Amino acid sequence: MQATGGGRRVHIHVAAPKLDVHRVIIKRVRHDTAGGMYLPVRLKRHLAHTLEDVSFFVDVALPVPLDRSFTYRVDGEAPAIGARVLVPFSGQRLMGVILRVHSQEPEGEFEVKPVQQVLDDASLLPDDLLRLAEWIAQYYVAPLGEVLRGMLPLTAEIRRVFLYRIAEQGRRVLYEGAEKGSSRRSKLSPEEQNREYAVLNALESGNALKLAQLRSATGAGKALLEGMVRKRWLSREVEADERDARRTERVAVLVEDARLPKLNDNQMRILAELTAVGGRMPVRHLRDLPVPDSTLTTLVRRGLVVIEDEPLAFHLGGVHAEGKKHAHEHALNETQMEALASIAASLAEGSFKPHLLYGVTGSGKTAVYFAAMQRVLATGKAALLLVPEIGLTPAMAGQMYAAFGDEVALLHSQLSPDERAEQWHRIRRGEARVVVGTRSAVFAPVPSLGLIIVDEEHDSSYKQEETPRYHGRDVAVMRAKLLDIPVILGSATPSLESWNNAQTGRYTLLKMEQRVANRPLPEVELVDMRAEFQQTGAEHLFSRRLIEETQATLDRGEQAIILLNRRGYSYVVMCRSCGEKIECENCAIAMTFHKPVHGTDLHAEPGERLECHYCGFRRNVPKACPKCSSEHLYYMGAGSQQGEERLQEIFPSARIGRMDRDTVRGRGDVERLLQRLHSGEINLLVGTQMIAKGHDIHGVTTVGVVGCDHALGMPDFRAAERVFQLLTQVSGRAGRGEKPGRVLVQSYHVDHYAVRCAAAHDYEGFVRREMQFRRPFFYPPFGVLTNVLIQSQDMGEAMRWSGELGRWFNTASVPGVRMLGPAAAPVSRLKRIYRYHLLLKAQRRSDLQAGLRNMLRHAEYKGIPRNAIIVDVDAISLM
DNA sequence: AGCACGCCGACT
DNA sequence: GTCGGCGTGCTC
Repeated sequence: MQATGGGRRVHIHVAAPKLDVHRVIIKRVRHDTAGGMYLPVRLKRHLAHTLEDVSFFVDVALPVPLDRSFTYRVDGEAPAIGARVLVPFSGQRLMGVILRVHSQEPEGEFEVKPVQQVLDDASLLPDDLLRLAEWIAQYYVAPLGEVLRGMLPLTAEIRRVFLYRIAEQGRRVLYEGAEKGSSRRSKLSPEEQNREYAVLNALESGNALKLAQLRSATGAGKALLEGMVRKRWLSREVEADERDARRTERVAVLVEDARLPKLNDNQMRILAELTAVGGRMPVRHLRDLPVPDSTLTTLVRRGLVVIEDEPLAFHLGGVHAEGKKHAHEHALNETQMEALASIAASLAEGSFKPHLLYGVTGSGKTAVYFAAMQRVLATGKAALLLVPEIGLTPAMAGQMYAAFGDEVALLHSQLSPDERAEQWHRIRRGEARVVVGTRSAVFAPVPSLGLIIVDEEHDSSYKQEETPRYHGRDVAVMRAKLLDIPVILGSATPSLESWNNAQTGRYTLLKMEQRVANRPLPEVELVDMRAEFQQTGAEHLFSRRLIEETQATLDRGEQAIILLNRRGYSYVVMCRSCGEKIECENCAIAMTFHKPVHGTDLHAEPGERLECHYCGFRRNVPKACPKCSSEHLYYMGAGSQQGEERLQEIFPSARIGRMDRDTVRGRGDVERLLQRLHSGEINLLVGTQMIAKGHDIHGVTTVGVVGCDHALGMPDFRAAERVFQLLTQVSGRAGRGEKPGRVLVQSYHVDHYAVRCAAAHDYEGFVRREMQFRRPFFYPPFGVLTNVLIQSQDMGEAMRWSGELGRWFNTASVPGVRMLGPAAAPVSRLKRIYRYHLLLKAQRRSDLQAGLRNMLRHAEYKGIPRNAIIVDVDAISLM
């Protein structure tokens, strides 16, 4: 031990943190030997280390739901804060991010484990993103490690390998079993038992084998091997390793001066193909030739062709550079120019300044974004554009690509892990100065970011519904603040929160109240369905007015869109005898009836079924009521599928398309459907709210809205706002071309202000009314709100825990916080879990945060498990 | 979250 | 004596 201190000069290459090398080494060695459980070999290795190298401690944030970091040791050079590491953790290997490098021996009796691998030489995260992560963790009460995991979409770069080794028990079984010569009693099939023996045999030498090796050698799957681990026949280790996520492609290359032997037709064809394209071609393309795969192998064997691995060229998955060319600045109208001028002024200032761009549908917000982004690029900086869902608005991505070409990087949920990693690195290297993406793209590591734009800022898809439950728009504003750059929030129906910020002067309000080219906003006609029922004496899905207008539209050769904001055929199946609604087995949710599909669908679907839209559970359609066995089941409430069927009956010659989650699933489905509408192949489109997204189809002159006001009855203070937004957005699809548009809204609540104001295109009128409703209850924007969900598989437990927390709020002093509840959540059971909730409101965010943290402390004291409590700060969905 | 560990009832 | 199902408590 003396030797460890011994007179060696150690060079330290880091300025900070200051460290006492001597102390670190001595302490560590003492610590190790005192434990007495280390093999001499290990101790020797330690001592060798200490003579050679310096050690550091690093505090690492790990993707586990624990509100703390863990300390590891790094031998050798000091790693950078913000670098990723691979570390052992509770029998696993995890990727974490270094938060702190220091020399301070951690307190407490535990072994400080060494970092397995430092993955990055320097911080992978720019400073602003590290600070942003800390802000999110604090603001949304989420563990920092989980926030960071969401920021670094680089799972593709880590490969986890499972290694299995034979254990003593396994040996015993192997030898005894061999003596007995037959299988032991077991629930496993004889075949599986044989596999188990094959695995034991394969591992007999004592070497560890990988899962993949065992699988190919014995046919054993992971479940079987895990079962053997349980029985202690095997032991398992997990290894994690860096993996190169750069995708490569096999390319066939013609060998230049190869002498040509006799060749058959197939071989000639391949060589001809290769010659024609200059001697190189991806193997995948050669596969398209009508030639057996083996021909290529033969050519390779005969030395005429070689196969090389080539990095795959960057490509934008499923998005084409089509779409109209972006508007140039000089094509902007006066209002657009005014908005741009205001943005440009703050760009020139180069400081944090949020703008709320309130522009009615069709006012040309996108053109303003483009112009602003061009200005930013011209100054050498980069721009980030957030959109709700790229898949639903393919035109936006296409236009971006057309305008900015290779400078664009797209980030969205449909990228594969490899593609995601590829885009991420491109952005970080500064190769893509225009980043377009959905929610999590707010974390794109863009160097010298100069502007952030949040399109459709009111859209609820910006809110992440799992930990960390951040709001992309609010994070964008915070990031802009940390970077001291301008941010634009754009919408035709701004959220009340953003509107309020504009009214109080925190945001600069930019208004665009005219459509481009002075096109009028569509005229909206309300159809009172109560009167319709009285006059016709029956309940019809489509009113006479809507049928009449749609017919006229189709007759004129124009197009119509009909919103029916529920998917499936009928959304309730009810028993006439006992009144029972058929619920999902796992959720307190009525199941939706889906019919088998014909005709226009892009995807084939299975036959008739009931489906739960919350957990995806499916079942056959029962013949009789599961409760009372009555056969009088009836189907209520029409969804988009039924809408399509009815419309086809009413307009037999119409070319109908349907857009909902059943017809658009994969990449490019929306684009194909919209293309058919563009080309006129479809002249009547029915669908759920995804048809209301910013599509720009010039032939659409009529929009019908069917049954979207049932949402007004939802137990949610934002119900009116949602209905207003949806009505306004879908109305905005009408009359975007030369011809004016009209909208028919069928409603049972024609007097409701959300419906009336939407019909009158009166956003500000709606806001005034809605504010009046929210102010006395301290709902946002007059207060801040957090939803606390308490859940358990056991209903009594969920009730008790929520009651306990509710009581605590009532008795403890929680200054400035009001509580509603506890009560069963609107969806009281989801995926077999019972859910209760408390709604917390406060006028000051600091009060709410303090209250929440105290509540969590109390919960811990009362033994309520942390994972039973979901804290949803600024909750959007209260379901 | 995931994993180890330990207790217990079932099964041969 | 296994086997395997589940509750508990910990993870540097």
